[in-house]
Amino acid sequence: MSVERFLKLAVEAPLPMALTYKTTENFERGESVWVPLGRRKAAAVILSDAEDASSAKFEIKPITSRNELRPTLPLTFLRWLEWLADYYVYPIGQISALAFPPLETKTSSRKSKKSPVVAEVAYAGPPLLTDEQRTAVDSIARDIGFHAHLLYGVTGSGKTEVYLHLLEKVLERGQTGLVLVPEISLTPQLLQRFSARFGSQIAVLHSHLTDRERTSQWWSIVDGEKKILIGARSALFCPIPNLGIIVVDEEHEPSYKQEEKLRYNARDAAIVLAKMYNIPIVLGSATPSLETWQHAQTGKYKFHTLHKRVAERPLPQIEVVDLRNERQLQKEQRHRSITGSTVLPFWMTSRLKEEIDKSLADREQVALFLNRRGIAQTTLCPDCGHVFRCPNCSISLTLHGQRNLVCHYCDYHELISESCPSCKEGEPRSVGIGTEQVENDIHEMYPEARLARADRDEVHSRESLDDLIYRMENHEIDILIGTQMIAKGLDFPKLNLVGLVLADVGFNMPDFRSVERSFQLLTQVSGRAGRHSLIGGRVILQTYNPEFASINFARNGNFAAFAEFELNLRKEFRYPPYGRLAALRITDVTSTKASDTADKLAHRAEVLKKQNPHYGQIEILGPAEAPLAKVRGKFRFHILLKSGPQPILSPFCRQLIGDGDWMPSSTKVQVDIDPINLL
DNA sequence: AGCACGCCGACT
DNA sequence: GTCGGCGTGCTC
Repeated sequence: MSVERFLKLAVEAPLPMALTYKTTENFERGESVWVPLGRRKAAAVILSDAEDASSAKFEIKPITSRNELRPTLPLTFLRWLEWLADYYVYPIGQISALAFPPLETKTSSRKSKKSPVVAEVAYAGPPLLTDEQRTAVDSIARDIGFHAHLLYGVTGSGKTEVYLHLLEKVLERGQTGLVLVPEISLTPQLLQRFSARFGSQIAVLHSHLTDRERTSQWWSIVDGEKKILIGARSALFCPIPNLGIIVVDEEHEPSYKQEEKLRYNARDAAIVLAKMYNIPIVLGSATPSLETWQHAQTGKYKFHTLHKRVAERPLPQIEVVDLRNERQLQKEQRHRSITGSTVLPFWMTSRLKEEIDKSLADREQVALFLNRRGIAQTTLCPDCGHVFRCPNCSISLTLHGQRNLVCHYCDYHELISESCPSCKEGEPRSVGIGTEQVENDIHEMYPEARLARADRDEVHSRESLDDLIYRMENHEIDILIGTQMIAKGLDFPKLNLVGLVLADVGFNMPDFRSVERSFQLLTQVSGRAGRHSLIGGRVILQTYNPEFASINFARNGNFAAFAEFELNLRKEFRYPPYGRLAALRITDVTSTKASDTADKLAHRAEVLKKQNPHYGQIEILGPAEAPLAKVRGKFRFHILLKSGPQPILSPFCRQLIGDGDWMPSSTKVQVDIDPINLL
């Protein structure tokens, strides 16, 4: 009865393809096993029967044993993993490993002394929905089965309440729910709202959990003990039984795209999973990605709008201050000013100062936003022009503190020298602006005010961010200075003034998405102001480019107009959503090896395109040196591929690279399908 | 990813 | 003389 058969397995190793093993036992698809690999044992998942017999060039080894500690993956989920491997051109074995918790053994449910991952909060009954929220809930809940919904709602319009009601309905049917949120938004504030409604039925997965916590949260969902999983992008890989709905909050967030290893977009992968499970998916945003917006316009996705902030709170007034005029004004003032009179820091306009004064006098809170860390971006010698650069990366060093020069791309740092290391004469000077400098200047201007800074230098753990949020909520902070860390989802009752110190940062990136990104950022930051104020918050937006499209559209809060403007440009250049992109990134410690491989790759692409009429309309752009030509000592070249709307770039890339025999083994080629970051 | 093999610098 | 540094290569 025990006939020998061959099976295709996803083996946990970076092998490009599935491997074939033999067995006499009756394994099922999705089951976990142990197999011999080289001279060690590796975990693997059964994918399918292998057609091929023992005619292979390898000796086919037998499966060692069943891995009893892992649950069998549902067939649909397994199909989804295979889709990921195929679409993102990534080894199936590496992907299947993501579907399991970090620890092999279930942690004992012994009470730990540490605080629970989700704090229990007293049940609060569901609040009444606004008419708009009610309409959205009813129309989304109407159809069971796959449907993608865009829930478009301005900041403060109550999207979360819609999610809560939808999840309630799913739970009533005996099903479970998955809520994806950007890592940064996974705050105690948010978890408490879910916990207040669903009590102990919530599990959470995010990158700041310990392996033990993560494993136990994972099992609580897989065992069916918990019914709702809230998590950052990787939570999508939890094989949740009986899933009834997926919510992707802030669907436009670039952090849904993983920028290493498996370069997947969790929002897109979630849509595919929902389709395979035949369940609804809700994408929520105040500033949807243009891809999603376009699908909602054409009717591919259902469109639901929340126009109004809850309780009719008005949207903030955005006032644009032209820094060019201000510079002129300051020059004149300085001219007139008599000794000792206070001169404003160069980045502070009199309008912004006026508003800060007013807020502090009214005992309100202020947030100052600047998307740059440190004191200054460039340090140079005024005599010979020598710029202090990172030896490992093609980037200038950022000044932190009094004399630390730090690279923002690797861990290189040095102390600033007294005299120029090049000409030995000049005294190094630093130019630019960052959050640290803003904090220093604000401290001088308002020595009494309680300040806090939120950027990667000050806030390095989940706890410190949570602590900062707590202090903001309790009004232990008067002025908060931060990078985009403070842009997302935060909600502080006494915060009525937001200052955008220099809105131009990031505008001139050589990237077709830079306008979209800056529009989103400006809108989000502005949305932090006046969420609980009856008269609405104030936003002072300082810029050298007041005529910029993204600034004008953000000022008027007109997303639809922005989208129309930007979509026209995208259409003209066949950028997403009108065409598809794939980026090939070639890196090597030796510059010539990287550039040679890039040239060969581009040549192979031309040949492949000519050979196969199916690939006829693919455009091959490059090869070119990447804008960041060197990072961590590796030289970077890239090739951009553009196609029409059909998903043909994945097979094209796979064929292009082939077995990789034609390039030096030290050279790495990364495939990035639907890239977000083109640098 | 592991885990081996392999070929050059400074140690008991 | 070896111990071990991590470049390179292989795994059904």
